[in-house]
Amino acid sequence: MSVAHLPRKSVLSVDADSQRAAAGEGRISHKGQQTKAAIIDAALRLATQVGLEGLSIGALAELMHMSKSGVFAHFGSREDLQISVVHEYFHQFEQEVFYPALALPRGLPRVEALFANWMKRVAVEIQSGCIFISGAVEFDDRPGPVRDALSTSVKTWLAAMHRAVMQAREEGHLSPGADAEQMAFEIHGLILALHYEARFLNNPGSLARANTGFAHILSRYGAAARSAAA
Amino acid sequence: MSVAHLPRKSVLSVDADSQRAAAGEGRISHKGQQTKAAIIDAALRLATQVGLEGLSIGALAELMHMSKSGVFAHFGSREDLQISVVHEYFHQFEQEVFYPALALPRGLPRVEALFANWMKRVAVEIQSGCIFISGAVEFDDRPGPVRDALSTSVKTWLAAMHRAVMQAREEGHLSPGADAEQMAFEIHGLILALHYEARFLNNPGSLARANTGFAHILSRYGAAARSAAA
DNA sequence: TGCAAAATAGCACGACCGTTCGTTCTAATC
DNA sequence: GATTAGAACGAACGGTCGTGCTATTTTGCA
Repeated sequence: MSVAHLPRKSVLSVDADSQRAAAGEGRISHKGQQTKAAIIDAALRLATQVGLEGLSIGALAELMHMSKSGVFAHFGSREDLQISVVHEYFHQFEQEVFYPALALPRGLPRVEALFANWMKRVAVEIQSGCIFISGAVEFDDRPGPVRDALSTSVKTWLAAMHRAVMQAREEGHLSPGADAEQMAFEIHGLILALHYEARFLNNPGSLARANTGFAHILSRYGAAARSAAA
Repeated sequence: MSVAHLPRKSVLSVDADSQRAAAGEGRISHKGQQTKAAIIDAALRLATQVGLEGLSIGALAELMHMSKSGVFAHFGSREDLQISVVHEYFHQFEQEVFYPALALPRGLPRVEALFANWMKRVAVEIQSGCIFISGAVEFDDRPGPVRDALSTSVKTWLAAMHRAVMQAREEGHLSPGADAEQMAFEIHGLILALHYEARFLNNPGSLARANTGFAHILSRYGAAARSAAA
């Protein structure tokens, strides 16, 4: 189990605690933040397995060796807990997939790194599950703050991928006529197919197929390829 | 609401009623089969919206203007109800997507028809939902008969798609070196990306992108294309 | 038309859910 | 050492769920 992280700046939003701290409303307990972070940590692990909807406070309390009400007190509601889990997942996703790729030069190298990191993560999630995928199914026609948090997170990530592809085109690494949105869409499809066929159908070789698919996409949109329009 | 169909031969399995009928255990009521079929019909509509897990007997009873126990009596358990829904969904999928394409000649025409029919169905499911996708998420690490029914159905359909692609290669409509499994994988990815981006993210233009992606795949694997290996 | 069997209703049960409330314990501030 | 805020607990509530049991109604065949 990873050590619970202390409060940090979130790309998506400011959580209640840091808001209160900034407002200077009385002292804040260090221990409270520690256990809250530990709860979110455990909740994330649980949610990747059973989904955000399957995430129950009772099960979480048992996992934490705490009482239900003790866990509950750290969040105003179950919905708040779910949102915290989404934010935490997005944070980890950023750390593992997005930021490391920024070390590589703009253009094709960065796009390839983004895809490779994404694949690495999905390969793990074949066992554990992915809440961007399970959450999309659970909340696709259930409006509310949880859906909003999920959708914002996913859109942020997909936009980053899209931006990297556009940069690659600007650098001359891709055909000038390459449709960046289209390319991002096809890449997304490969990831989703990998997750589906490997995790649900237990199809061996799915990982290799996703990689091959990415190579196909690169060769289609590559600078040396024929016109991008079919 | 579509008229409830009468009992029929299932491609996947034989249901309890026909087993009992074959065994000659007393007379069977016509009305019972009618309402059972009607219940499954309503259950399928409900399950496409809320998923197989979200499918509750109480809500189903209300929809049918029946008591919970009245609905329940037609199935030995909730699990049996879920399995019936999966079978029914597979049956409708076959009718709408698979069989009509058999009218077209083997090879590329049939592959294109299969994809077009699939797209037509997914386009509707952007509003209603798809239990092959939601079910995969709900049951991906929950073994049991429901998961088995789901997985068998999906595998049957994907195998049919794969077979059609192989026939297209045999007919000389695709490059001799074309990897049929790889091609089916990439097509599956397009469908999944369409469902995800249109239904969850509300991204307009996803339908066109899936079609464009299919054109890209065809041009890659087409008989006139360069060697299939990147 | 009568009768057995099937279909359905009504009711209750036990389990689990999120949530609320009052209390106790701990630790920091004055 | 007294005060006070926060953390955690335990019990309980109202609700929903699947399921079993027992009447009652409806159906279909002789």
